[in-house]
Amino acid sequence: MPADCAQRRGGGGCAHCAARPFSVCASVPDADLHRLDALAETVTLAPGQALFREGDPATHVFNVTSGSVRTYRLLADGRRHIAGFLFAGDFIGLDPAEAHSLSGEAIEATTVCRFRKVAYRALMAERRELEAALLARAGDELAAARRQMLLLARKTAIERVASFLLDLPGADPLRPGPAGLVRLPMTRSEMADYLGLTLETVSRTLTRLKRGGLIRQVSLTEMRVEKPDALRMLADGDA
Amino acid sequence: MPADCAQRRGGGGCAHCAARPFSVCASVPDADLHRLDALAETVTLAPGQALFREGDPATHVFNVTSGSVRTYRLLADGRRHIAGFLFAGDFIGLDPAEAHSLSGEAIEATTVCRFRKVAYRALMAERRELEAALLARAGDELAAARRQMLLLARKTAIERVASFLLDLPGADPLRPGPAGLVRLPMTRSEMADYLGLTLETVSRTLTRLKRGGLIRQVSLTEMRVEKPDALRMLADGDA
DNA sequence: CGGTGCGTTTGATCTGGATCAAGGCCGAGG
DNA sequence: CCTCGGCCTTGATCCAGATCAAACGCACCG
Repeated sequence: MPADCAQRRGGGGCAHCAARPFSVCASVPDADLHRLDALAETVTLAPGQALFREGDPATHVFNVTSGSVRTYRLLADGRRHIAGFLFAGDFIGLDPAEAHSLSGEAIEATTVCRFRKVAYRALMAERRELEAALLARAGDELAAARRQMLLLARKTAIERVASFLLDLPGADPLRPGPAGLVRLPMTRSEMADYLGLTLETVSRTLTRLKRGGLIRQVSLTEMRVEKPDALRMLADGDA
Repeated sequence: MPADCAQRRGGGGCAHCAARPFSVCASVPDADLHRLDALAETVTLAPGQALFREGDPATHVFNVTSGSVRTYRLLADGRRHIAGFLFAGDFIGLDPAEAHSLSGEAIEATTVCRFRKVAYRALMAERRELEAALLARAGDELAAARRQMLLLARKTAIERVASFLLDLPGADPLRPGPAGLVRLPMTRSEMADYLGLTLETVSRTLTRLKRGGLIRQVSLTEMRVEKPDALRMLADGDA
């Protein structure tokens, strides 16, 4: 099996897609799902495998259907900034630019659903609710970007880590799965490059939060939020 | 004259709008300009005057037509993050949320062009090129937000200030006005809150750039970029 | 003109988080 | 079962930028 594993799908994939309720595809009514299905390709990624690279022509848009993806940029001397972590339901491709401004790689075993950009645009021109959904997504992403800029510009290390734990899917009690259980598939170094810190500071800060009883380490890659309110106060700087 | 000065416009304002070539309105063909005109209100702001406040219902979208605006958020203990500086041609209102997540204030004497959100949406539904232009804007703004996050997460003070000077309108030789002449209507403290630094560090860093001959102070609020290439290298971390 | 009040610059000192440096833990592979 | 290679934690030290503290410049105004 080749490393880069993309396949046209069998029929009806979208109807059974576990990520659809969270994704932009939710705005496509069931009756029209076959239109999406006709365009969709499923891509399977091994841990560490690249989905696209900075500078590549941006020929596709993506929906993450399982696993997780990191997007990042590098400075010339190797400093890395992780722009975001993407999980099931997240959409990549709002940027209308011709070339990717970020690289994207799987963190763990991951599947994404891929559409040719031109075909997706054509569908969008026809199904206006899809365009509206995308504009709404763009607004949400912009709001998230602003929160992250506030974090990076003005929050302390402990406030950053607290914010991060609360932003990850799983921290809020609404989602499926045991409430307050946060999965951390990324390394300390990746968290650091996302939060504008070093891996040592991230590690020390998590230790501080554990010692304070705000979180508990459940396993190597899972934390339980023990005091969500206290963590929220910390995250928001309501000292 | 009341402090909050908004007026329905006389006819034909949009046709003569100096900011139109730079703004989303550029995508509305001349023949349809009367539609915009019918919706537009002009607002005049004194220095420091608020345009909207965090938490206010977001009833309008705006286009800056002259002057400059700062948008910002505060943490509970007073730490401020300036999300952006907006100049002629810039659009506010991509965020589809019902309430403003930022406050916006004039930095200097400023005029903005205001549309009721519901009316603007209605126009958008009709004139699809306006929606497309807005989606493109959203993409651009997202790309800019990512660059700013990289700056905040991983760049040094001098790299941040260099990036800032180059991002301001006027730094690039394409724009009207003398090439390389950058207007800085905002205070050092505002630059600091935008760049994640303190005002002292901004001041010292500007002094360093002056001493290095990369920029020259033309007046209290104007800098001339003397070595744009060297400044660009600094800004991009191509050490 | 001589205050007076911002905003800016510059200097001295401090500190949160970076950097440098060991070990520790654990899963994979021999 | 041991060893190897990642990743993580913890400790010691360092330093870029924060904080504290004066002046300085300049527009505004009585």
